[in-house]
Amino acid sequence: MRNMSKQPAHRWGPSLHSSRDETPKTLAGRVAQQLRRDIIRHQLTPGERLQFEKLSKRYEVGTSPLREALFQVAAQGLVIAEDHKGFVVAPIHFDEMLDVSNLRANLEAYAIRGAIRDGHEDWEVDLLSAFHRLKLAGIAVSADQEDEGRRTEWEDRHREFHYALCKGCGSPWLLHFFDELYDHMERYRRYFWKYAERAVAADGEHEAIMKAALDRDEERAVNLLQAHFQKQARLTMNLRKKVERATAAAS
Amino acid sequence: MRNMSKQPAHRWGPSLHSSRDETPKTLAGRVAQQLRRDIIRHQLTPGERLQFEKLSKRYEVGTSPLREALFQVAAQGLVIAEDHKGFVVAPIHFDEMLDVSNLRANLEAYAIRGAIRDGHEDWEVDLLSAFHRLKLAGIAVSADQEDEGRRTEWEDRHREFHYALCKGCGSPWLLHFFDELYDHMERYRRYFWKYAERAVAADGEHEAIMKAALDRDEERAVNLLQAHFQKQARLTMNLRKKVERATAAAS
DNA sequence: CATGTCAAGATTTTCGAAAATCTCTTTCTG
DNA sequence: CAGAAAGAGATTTTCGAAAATCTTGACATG
Repeated sequence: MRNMSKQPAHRWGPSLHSSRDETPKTLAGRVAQQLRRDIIRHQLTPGERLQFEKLSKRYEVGTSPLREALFQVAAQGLVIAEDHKGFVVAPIHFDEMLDVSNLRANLEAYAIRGAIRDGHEDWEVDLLSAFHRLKLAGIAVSADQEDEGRRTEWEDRHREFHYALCKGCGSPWLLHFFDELYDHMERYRRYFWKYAERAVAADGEHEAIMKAALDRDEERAVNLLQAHFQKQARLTMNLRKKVERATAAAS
Repeated sequence: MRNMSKQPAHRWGPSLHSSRDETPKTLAGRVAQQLRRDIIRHQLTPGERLQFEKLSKRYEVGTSPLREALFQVAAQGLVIAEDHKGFVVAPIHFDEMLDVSNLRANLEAYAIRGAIRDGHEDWEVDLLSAFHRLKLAGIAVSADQEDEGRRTEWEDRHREFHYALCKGCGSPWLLHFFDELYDHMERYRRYFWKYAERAVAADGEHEAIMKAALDRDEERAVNLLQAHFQKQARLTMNLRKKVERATAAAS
């Protein structure tokens, strides 16, 4: 029930790593998942060195599967590999966050256009239910801003909503890029949890986008989507200044 | 001289794997490069099983660096990993080629817009010289259609031209995706070498795009670019029918 | 005092063999 | 004869130790 993704609509194209329910059958795969998760959730902090001995103990694997996992995650940019010097959790760069956000805006606009043209019944249904879940999660969060579990739940629902928007476009490559970018975006968003006093629950915007999409109104949907991204980016860049003042004051 | 890429304009963002001149200092990195190259050039054929014993001999490495290399290339989609069953060269799917082409059109349009807005002197100069090299390579190819070396040279110049177009946009993430997609596109293009009687040298189109970009005429540049992609896609889809007839007749 | 060299220790990378999993054939059963 | 079960062989995955590379700090040199 939790996994709406069914089987991949096509049997070609790049594979998505975010199907969190299907457990990999190899150690390397399992560790890659854990690494991604821990990095996105800041269990491993930006810039941190990833030494084999430590990670070996942490994940209870030998060096071979560990290295393989690190290379997988490095290909996605969440960790950085330097020959003969080891691996490092990708550092935080506010400019990069903006880059990721802009690119996401462009890619999701492309996707939503395709989905509005080609999306079938399944797409509509999944989108509707994804939004509903997102709304419920938003209500839960606003009831208790401090509950980390609820925020995490909201993050997952938020991702699935945007994914549901894009899914109808029928482009496996786009969905692949969506996946990679979203991981980074989520990491950045979580970075600000510490500083933001409130979660930015823009359910109104989400609903408007969804309705435009279901009305098959391409221009309206895209405009709303772009506005959504711009607003989020603006909000986050305000936080950025706040963070920079905070870290400057601390030193 | 050959490498125009200088240092990456930013020191954040995902790393590009196509800087072919800088030799990796580890075996795993070297083998990853070789694998990519061999797959793109069809030294390893689509769908082929990649067994460790064979590859170990071929590239003269042990299993550890080999696996690491395979995972790197798998993350890019050029090979496919299946747990406990091994690795396979990604099969050819014409629908995927179309997907890649459409996405490239969208991404490069996004990039060219950014480059026209933000591109500096370096961008203009690099673009100009990239085009000139492309033109020369095109002349060399048309002098001898069968010369594989010249075609390969043209492929490299073609990639560099499109890369030069995008480079000014200042988005490392976009350039990263460009890279990944271009590898796939090149593999598909080379797949048709066998069937196409002539290389499609659309230098006129390239020149027009470049001029529009240097004139900082966003709309004109994007329109020409989109037309360029559409034309190429159309040409290739015609070849597709031809290939499908040919392979159907063969069986 | 700045700078370069070298060795010891720490860390990463690679190898080769052991363990785990899959594949294919054979055999058994209904 | 169809289909399930079992075992041998092939292949992938994982481990642990050896080899290669990097880092640090002491020492020498200009």
